[in-house]
Amino acid sequence: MTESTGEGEVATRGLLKPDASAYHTVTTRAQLNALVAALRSSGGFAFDTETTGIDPMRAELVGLSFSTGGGAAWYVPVGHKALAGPLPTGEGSGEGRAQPTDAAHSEPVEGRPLTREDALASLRPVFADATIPKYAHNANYDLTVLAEHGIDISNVALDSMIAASLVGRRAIGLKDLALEMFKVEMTPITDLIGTGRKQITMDRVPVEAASPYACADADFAWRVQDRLRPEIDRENAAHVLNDIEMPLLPVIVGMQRAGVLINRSVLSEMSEQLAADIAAIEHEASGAMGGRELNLNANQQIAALLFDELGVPRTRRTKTGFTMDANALEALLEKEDLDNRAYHLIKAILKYREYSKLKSTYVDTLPELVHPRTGRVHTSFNQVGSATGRLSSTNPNIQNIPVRTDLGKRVRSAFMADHANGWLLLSADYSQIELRILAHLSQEPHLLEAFKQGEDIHNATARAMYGVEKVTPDQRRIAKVLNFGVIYGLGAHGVAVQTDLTRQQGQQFIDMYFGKYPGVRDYIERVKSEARRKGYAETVTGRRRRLPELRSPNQQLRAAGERMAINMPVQGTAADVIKIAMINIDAELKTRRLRSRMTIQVHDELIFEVAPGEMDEVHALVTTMMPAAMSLTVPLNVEAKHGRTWGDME
DNA sequence: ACACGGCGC
DNA sequence: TATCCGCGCCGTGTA
Repeated sequence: MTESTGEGEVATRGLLKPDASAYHTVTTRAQLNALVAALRSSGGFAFDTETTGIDPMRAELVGLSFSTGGGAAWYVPVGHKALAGPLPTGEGSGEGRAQPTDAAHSEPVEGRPLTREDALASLRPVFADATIPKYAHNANYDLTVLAEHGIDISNVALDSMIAASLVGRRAIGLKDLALEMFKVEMTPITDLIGTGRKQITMDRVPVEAASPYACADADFAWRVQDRLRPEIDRENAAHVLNDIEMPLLPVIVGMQRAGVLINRSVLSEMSEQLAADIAAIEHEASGAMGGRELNLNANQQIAALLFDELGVPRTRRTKTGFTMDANALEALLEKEDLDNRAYHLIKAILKYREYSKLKSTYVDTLPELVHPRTGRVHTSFNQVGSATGRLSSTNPNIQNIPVRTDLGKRVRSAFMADHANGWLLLSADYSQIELRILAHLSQEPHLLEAFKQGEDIHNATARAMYGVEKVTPDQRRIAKVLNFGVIYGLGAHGVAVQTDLTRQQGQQFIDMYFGKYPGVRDYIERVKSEARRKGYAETVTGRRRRLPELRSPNQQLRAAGERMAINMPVQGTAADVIKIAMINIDAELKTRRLRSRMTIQVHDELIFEVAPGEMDEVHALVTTMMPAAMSLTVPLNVEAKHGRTWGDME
């Protein structure tokens, strides 16, 4: 037995296993009543769900587990498929939701068997009770599943996955944390459901096997959150956790569940057109090379063709060869003595990439993600995905839908409001939020003044840098590169690449920039040294990002760390601002009993689906509450537009 | 699994 | 000596 073994753990091979002796399966009314009473008097409980899949919008609920601490846990099976004989079902519980036979349980059954509806009906008020704090690991998943099964949850006080990421832990899975904190090796789910083609769903796992697994999840969800509390205090993470991330969690769940309507006919039309265009481009490329079969996706092959056969000058190196990215290829097109075949091949590759990227990533994929029941696309927002505090989005990534090209805008126009029923989309975005935050953080007088006067910031920067009243488009362009470059920890080379200037000229512009904006220069130096001293960079709200690389002996690693240190407070504070706005707006929409709902967040932009007749009120509410989310020394400005689709708004 | 290229902010 | 600006996700090819 290891020293650290507490109650509820048994030793095996140096590591520990959860001790199932305090785990219970709830199969009778009496046991359920006892569980509900225990949860009510607990002062807080951890819970977890077992389901049939990883997509919470499509997963079927199989069971729920609970723990109130002390190593005790309960499993309430509500959706295991019968393994033997016909079984009772609850009214409306439908097919395949029967309970297992009594023989499947290790505990004696008293009274009539519980149905799913019995169980959920008893648990519903406990989940809804805002006076009882709840704990879960990755609560986004469980909240979504349970909401889809008619159970709303109030007062999720701590999500141990979110908390673990806020305190700077790298491994934030429940099983990782159990191992690191308690030296307990939890059973992987694949021990129950298998892997690959033979994998089964949890509803096919016998209750007696699922129960200890599920109980361990709840048990350790409780223990881990308990162990995280001192870390949260030590890392000063309580404010961000309690006042931003936890209140945001149900808002995000609401957005995911709301989803967004997709106009499939726009996409299928585009798909056919793109297929024809792509075939034509492939034909052209092949024709330029004397009818040879080419795979325009295979950069290695194309590179060999261009550089070795056609004598095209080699481009910038990558780890594995020479870059074939669009920037480099476009530069090659400018070469005087470029082989004619190479010219046509490069042209074809660039077009091919644009079209095939659009087709495979968006046009053909989005319709596959439409939910069969809701008819909408339900993206997942990851609250702990990024190092700076930004949200990320998957399935689909709704935060990188094209916007610049005409074809990209057509993809956006496939995202629409339910306008057949009078709904509209409203989009509101913070203008120049990161530069405003830079102004606030640096207190650079010229930047502050420009924003207070409501000036075009890139114009203002160009005027300051060049000492002119009238700014040329080229001067503004360079000022813009520098303004954004500062946020990313710019270097002379980066500026040169972006502006087609030489490195020397790039450095001159940087010197000019810092000469006019000494407050920014001082701020950057301050952030770097402070982050190095403390070991982390932080936002206005105290959100931290650990940066051990700032003390690395490796100059390159250190420089990369410095760029992260510069970027984190700016990008992270912007993330804080919009998260606070989301929480406040969601609450206000509910208070006013509006039907309109937030559906999408794209870093500095919020999109709402607005109910018939609510546009004026929601517009006013959003454009008031977004700027008010955080009080800075510069005003936050929000621009809003609306329309039937995301691609067609004014 | 990894590298690359490419889309967003 | 070459350096190549932050944060993401995804599809493809190459192992």
